[in-house]
Amino acid sequence: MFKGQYIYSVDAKGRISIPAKLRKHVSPESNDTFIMTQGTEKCIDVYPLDQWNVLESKIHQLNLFNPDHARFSRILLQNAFDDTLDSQSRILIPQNLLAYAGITKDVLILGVSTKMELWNPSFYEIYLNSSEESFEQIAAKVITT
Amino acid sequence: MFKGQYIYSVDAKGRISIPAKLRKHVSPESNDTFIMTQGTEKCIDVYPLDQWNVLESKIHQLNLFNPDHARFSRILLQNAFDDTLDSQSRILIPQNLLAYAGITKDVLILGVSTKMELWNPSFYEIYLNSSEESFEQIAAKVITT
DNA sequence: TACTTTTTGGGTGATTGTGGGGAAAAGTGG
DNA sequence: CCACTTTTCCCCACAATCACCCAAAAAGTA
Repeated sequence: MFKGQYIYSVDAKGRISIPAKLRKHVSPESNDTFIMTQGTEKCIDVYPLDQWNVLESKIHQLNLFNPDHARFSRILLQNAFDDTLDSQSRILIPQNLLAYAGITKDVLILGVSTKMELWNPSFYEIYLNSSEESFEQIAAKVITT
Repeated sequence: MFKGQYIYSVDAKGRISIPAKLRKHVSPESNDTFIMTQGTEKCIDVYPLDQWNVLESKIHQLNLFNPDHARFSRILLQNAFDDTLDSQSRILIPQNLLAYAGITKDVLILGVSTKMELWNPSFYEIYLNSSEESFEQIAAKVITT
């Protein structure tokens, strides 16, 4: 389970180091491979390979002659991009994803359960302040047991 | 599983390079052979041989005395065209398919699960904006588990 | 403080995408 | 059947990008 927040930087080539603390939680069968794609918020989602495969097996069963299925597959897959760690434990982020998330130099890396998220730090600040409900109110709704 | 989007160009002879990242996901038994045909949208579908064979076996089971089955088979097959990669990893696209998809110079190559799609970039833009439903709504319908 | 681990920066050779020339093959008309 | 044109295929070459390696700076640890 990924957790924690880390302020890192993107270098001139668009590379980002994966924090050592997060790396420790990646299962070995992922083979240092990560799939990144556009998040539902203005951020980049990064899945280790084993987590991505769960999603991929569902997509594989769809019927691409069904218009809804095809549209879903196109949108989900069009911005998906995979890469493996280099010898310095970095991955390359495509320019279009960096542009989507508004990331230029500084990047906020969040560990969120089964995936990681890459944010422009000031966008995340705005996101945190954007809800009218308090953490307590949301927590009460979400955790019911 | 094919994924990602790539902006490439068609040269004067009607050839298109298959992106290296997509090539990596083509199974060896396809022998560098691809079958392209008219897509259900205004684009060109490109199947590696092994995936085409899956589709072909489905077509084989159709009843050609059923008018719908016959029409589907005719349209899909009349524009089907196969080619193998040349030494520069390119395939030749027939002029009638390029015309159908409105592709002249720039081409958007989409990895969509078991196949690839070739789009006129501006047509794809229109397609994305043509749905009244949001991605979340479609996703909820498609992924039910 | 000395040492290890982690993060960041950059250089270089290999791969990839694009364009085009020329030989072989196929089609066309006499 | 033969010249001629057109198309198809194979090869070479260039430019841009990417993958890989080396190394320094920074941070954490004993």
